[in-house]
Formats: sequence, structure tokens, C-alpha cells
Amino acid sequence: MAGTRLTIRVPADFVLARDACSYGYFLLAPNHWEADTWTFSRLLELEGGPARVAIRQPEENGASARRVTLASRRRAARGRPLRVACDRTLNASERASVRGQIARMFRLDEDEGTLRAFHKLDPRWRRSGRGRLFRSPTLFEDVIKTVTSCNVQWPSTMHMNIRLCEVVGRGGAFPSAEKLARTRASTLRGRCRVGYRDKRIIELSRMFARGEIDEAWMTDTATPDDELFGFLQTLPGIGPYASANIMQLLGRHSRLPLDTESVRHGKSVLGFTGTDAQIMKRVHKHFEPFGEHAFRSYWFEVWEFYERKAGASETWRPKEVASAFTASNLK
DNA sequence: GGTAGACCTGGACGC
DNA sequence: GCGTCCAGGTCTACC
Repeated sequence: MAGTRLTIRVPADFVLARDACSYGYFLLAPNHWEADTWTFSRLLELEGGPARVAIRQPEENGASARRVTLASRRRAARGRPLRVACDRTLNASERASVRGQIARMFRLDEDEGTLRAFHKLDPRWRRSGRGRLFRSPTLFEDVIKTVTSCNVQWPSTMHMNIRLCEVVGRGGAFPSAEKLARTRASTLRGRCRVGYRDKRIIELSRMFARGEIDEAWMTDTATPDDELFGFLQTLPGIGPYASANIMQLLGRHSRLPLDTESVRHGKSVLGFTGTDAQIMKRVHKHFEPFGEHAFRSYWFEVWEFYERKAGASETWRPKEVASAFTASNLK
């Protein structure tokens, strides 16, 4: 790529492959993880138009080919700066935006102290170092992706995001709130296959575009979890599950976004029995002791189950994962 | 406050 | 190839 190149410093424990491939959204368009080269790429929306960024974390001594185990590759990459290659030249403002969006996706603001506290509470993840959870470069994209994940199986979520980028996004980028707000419901339904979510997505986009969503209030640590949870549920298409999921995407991990997948987890991994409602309650209770890190404990258990089925997440390829992650295969 | 049914799509299945 | 059934979270109407 001939264009701007950036170097981004990361926390000492950060591993791109582990921390990017930590939540399902890394598999959703326009995100792309190249499993062979450990390169994360996507289009980012910038003031001068979309730009493609390819992000790598070169390993110590550049000796990736000689390192045969996942653990040794992770160790060699740990804490090393990210190298970002953009497909065009960026101005200073755009460079700052790219840095900010990358920091949001990989949660570079989460320091080692926070994760050390999590590992003290739940030592199962100390060895692997898991703790960060991938998210989108913007809150808006996280919210829309959450809506596309509701009441649908994973392959359809993947398809909806591909179509949103292809049909509505500029040049294949994830569509902006302004663009989605101006899109017809019939386009979203007919061409993006979002079904009944069409009007809800447009209304959410209008709220973001009009500045009615106060992101600063949401990210302010002084804002109580209960108030935020209540507010999120007033948004169109956002119920209890989606609210809890958006909260974890905002960095609040005390609530669990429980769905049918959680019931599956409760039954098959935790050995719970009873009705679905009873199992949901037991799953909530089970993770209560992990307090403000409850979601991390819950999620990495679920993630470990997926990895036992499909191999280490760094090696996943979207098409293969789409067919592997159907409800029938996860039972 | 709790519950039933509608909302859509894509995949699985039977014929 | 066609029709039917089912999974999935939110919303609305109703009790």
C-alpha cells in the first residue's frame, strides 16, 4: 500500500491476534482478519472519505515463520507496537481519527491494572492473558451490529453486515449514521435483508445523526449502570439483551446479555437443568461473584467453548465459522 | 408484572 | 424445486 504509515504504541500485555479475535464482531463486515498473516484490515470512515487500514503487530526479530506454536507467536508479539498501513495519504486530523478508532476497537485504553484485577478475580484467564474484548471503531456501529444480532442466527448477522456495507456504506465502509438515516426502509429490507429491523435501524440512525445519543454521558464513569441500562431500553429495537450487550461494548461488564446461547452454555458447560428461565437465572447467579468483571468471565467461558469446537479464534475464517456457528452445531 | 403472538430471514427437512 | 417448520430478541396487546 502506498499511503500513510503509522506506528501505535500499545499496553505491555497487548497481543493483536488474541485481543482482536476475542468477540464475534471481528468477523463482521467490514472487519477482516487474515488468519495466515495475522493482519486485521477494514475501511475506516474519515473526513476525506473512507480509507483502508491494514494493521499488524510485527513479532520480535520478525521471526513469525519460525514460531510454530500459538503461544510462542503470542509471546513474541506481546506489547510490540502496531504498524498501520493506510491505502492513501491522510492529513493530521485523519491520522488522529485513525489512531482513535483503532484504540477504541482494541480497547487500548484498558491498562494492565484493570486486567490484573480481573485475573485476580478469575485466575482462569491469567495464563492466556485474555481480558480485552474487541468492539467497533464507533458506538454507532456497535449499536447497529447489536440490532443485527438480535432474533437471528449468526450467518444472517454476518450477511446483514456485509449487505449494509455493500449497499449503503461508502465504498464498502460501514455506513455512517447520516447515510443510514437517509436510507429507505424498503432498501434495508429488500437489499440488506434486515427484515423488520428496517425502521428500527433508521430511527436509531436518525437519533445518532441528530445528536440525541449522548455518548459522553454513556462513557462517563459517574453515570450509574442502572440509569444507562434503563435509557438503552428506551431506544428502538433495543431490549434487555441488546442493552446489556451495548453496556459491555461501552466497557461496563457487570451485566450479562443472556440469550438462548446462554441457556445452551448453562446446560452443556455448567450442567444446569430446568426450564430456560430457570437456567437463565442460574447463569446470572453463577457469574455474580465476578462483580464488575462478570461479563468477561462469562464470555471467555463461552469463547473457550467455541474454540474447542472450531480451533483457536486467530485461525478462524468467516465463511467456515458462519457454517460452524449454527445453533445445531453448538448444541 | 407476566404472557402470547407477530415480526422476518435463512436453513433444515420432507416430499 | 417447492412448501413447511423452526430459531432467534423485541414489541405490542392483553390479562
